[in-house]
Amino acid sequence: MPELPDVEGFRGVMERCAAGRRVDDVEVRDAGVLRGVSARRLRRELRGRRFGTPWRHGKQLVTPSDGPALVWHFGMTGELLCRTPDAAVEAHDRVLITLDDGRQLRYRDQRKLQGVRLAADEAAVERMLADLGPDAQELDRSRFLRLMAGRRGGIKSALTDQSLLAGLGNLLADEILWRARVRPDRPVRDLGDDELRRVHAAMGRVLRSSVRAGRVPDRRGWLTGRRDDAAPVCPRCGRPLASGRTAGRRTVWCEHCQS
DNA sequence: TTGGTTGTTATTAT
DNA sequence: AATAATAACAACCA
Repeated sequence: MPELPDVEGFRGVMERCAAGRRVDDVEVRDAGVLRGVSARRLRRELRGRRFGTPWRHGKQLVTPSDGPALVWHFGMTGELLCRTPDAAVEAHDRVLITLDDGRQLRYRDQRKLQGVRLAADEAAVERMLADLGPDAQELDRSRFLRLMAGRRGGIKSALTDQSLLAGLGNLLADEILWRARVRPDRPVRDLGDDELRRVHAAMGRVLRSSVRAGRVPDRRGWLTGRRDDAAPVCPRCGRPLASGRTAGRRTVWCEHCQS
């Protein structure tokens, strides 16, 4: 689930639920989601701390406090919820953070591919994010074009390379390229200025709509709404969609609309 | 049982 | 040095 728009939604959850609140308790129900920190230390370092304003970079969510910061990554199945403590705890609720107003932040994650890290200070946060490119939502056109200049390899792998630009995942990349009418396997160096501009414009529009929805919408007018159909067809031209594999990920595109 | 899944990372190959 | 391909991670579903 979590690409940039989903994480942006979790930032909103964090902001509404936890910003300005003090941590009363931390319960780790499955330490498999802790990265580089023990359950004991997480609890010890966090209790009594007050959360500040959360921010996001790419698919990473940073939750500062008046002590250490939490750095969340949601993998493919993570999510953040705000509940009252009497709400039933579900099987995949891995970490429960009880706040001083009685509400509870819950990190739920079926597959535990990523999780939460503890950063002692701002410098530690910066080190954790050091390998990421600029956030996709903040990229203006000229910077985007500069990033792509000289890039070898295909456009889809460029878009999903977090060290080049951060936040786009498999669904977003396919959606953006379908919208821009550019085939995912096109080498970046073969793309004309007009095509790169279309990709950038599509990225902006797709991100805006997706952030508003809190996810990549699976509306029928979107590629994402069709890709899991038994016999997927292009929402634009009605022809069957092509499907293949890029960088180990499933890739869906329209042979007719994308060139 | 097999294959597939919106995440990253390590390893090997090109 | 960059990129690409692959498996691994973990849990579940069809």
